[in-house]
Amino acid sequence: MTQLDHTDATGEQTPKLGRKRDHTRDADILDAALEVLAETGYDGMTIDMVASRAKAGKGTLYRRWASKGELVIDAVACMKNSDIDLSRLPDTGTLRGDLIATIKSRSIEDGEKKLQIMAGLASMLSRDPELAEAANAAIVEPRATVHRMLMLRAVDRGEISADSDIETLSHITPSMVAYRSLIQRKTVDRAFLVSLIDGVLLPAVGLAHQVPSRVG
Amino acid sequence: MTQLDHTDATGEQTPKLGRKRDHTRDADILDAALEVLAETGYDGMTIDMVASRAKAGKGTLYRRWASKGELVIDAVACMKNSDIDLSRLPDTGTLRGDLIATIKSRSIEDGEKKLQIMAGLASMLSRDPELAEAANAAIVEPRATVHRMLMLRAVDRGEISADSDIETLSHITPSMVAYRSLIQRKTVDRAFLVSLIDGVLLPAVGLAHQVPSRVG
DNA sequence: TATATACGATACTATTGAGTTCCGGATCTA
DNA sequence: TAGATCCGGAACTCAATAGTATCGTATATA
Repeated sequence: MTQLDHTDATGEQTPKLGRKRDHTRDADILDAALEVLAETGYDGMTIDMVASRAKAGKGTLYRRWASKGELVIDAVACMKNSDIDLSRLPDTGTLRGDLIATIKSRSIEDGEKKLQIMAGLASMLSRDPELAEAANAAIVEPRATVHRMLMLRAVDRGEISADSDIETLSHITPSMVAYRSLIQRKTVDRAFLVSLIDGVLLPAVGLAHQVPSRVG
Repeated sequence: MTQLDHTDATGEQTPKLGRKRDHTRDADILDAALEVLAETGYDGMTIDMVASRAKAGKGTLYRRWASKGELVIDAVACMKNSDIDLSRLPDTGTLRGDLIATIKSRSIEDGEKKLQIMAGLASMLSRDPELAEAANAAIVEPRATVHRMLMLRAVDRGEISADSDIETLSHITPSMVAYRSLIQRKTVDRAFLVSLIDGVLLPAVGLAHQVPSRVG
């Protein structure tokens, strides 16, 4: 949810007289907030950092958001679906082909930044359910949704059994990527993602562990 | 310039005269630090909280650790292996039996607290490699090690193929547990852990997805 | 027993940062 | 054009907290 159109954070309304709020500044401020969030985490982030990065005055920020917390929630919520287009999923005819096709270097890079943001928010998630929901919807679910849809399509065409635990399996890659990046602190590269597909996901849906002979 | 000539946090020396340091207080302080860490996260944790929880003076803390950061690193490092005993792994004769046997309610509870601590540390991990290493060794690796050892034993007795990607698979459960608890904010219960074993791990090592007929 | 040091408790200092207010200048509506 | 409100910027208030110092007391060594 974005901030309200005609009122500011404190509930003030559009002025009948005088200059109107310049909403072209909103995106700059939210982008700056996400950058600072990724670099320093929620607690390390200061309003001054965000304001100066966006070349804005602090007053401009507080005219739009009542507090640092609301700014962060809005920033996280607004990055939803910035990089994933569900209407353009790969369709190669096989589940393995589709899964491999979702691996894009741009997708990996974009994912890394979102993971940094998630790490910076982690300690807040247990204290702010609204933030947790926004972070989940913006960072995590889009990734799982891609795999879920590809697997459901594989069920439809009879490639895999409908008994497969698709809900759990669709979260394997997002989970392992977050874990490897944030906790193990190893690089997430194509080889790792392919090994998840060939060593975990496909065997788990009954597509026997095939030595992947130059298919991907 | 520190005020202490004979002992200080960075280089303790036994005094030649006078009262000796009471090292029985150390564990209380470290335990208090872990509790506060789990409840409030690194940034939310204050030295006063830790001191009062441990019924200690702040001076007592600063006599032992030079800073908040060093106290936290020490606290995390000292909880290593507090709950897992690698010399007493289950041995039921089948991989499934062993994996199911590792599910204990006490293990789940203990894991939840460690996950809270990990969440509280998350934003620090990218800035402090020493802390990241301590957290990984204390919280994450012990869990993966159990699964790794059980799977290696299954290879030894010929139950599963040596081609299995055991290194990746051993991190599936720790990863999915962290993900479900911290990000999805769903409960981690026995049913979820069993579904990981039967729906992901066993199929992935070539033990066909069997409908688990009251075996566990 | 005298001395040095640890202890818990508390007061203190210095810094940081959220949020507010004010400035001079720009911009929009009446 | 005039007044209201925006803008970036900077100064300000106020609360929180890391870290230091001190007090009265307890305890171990010489």
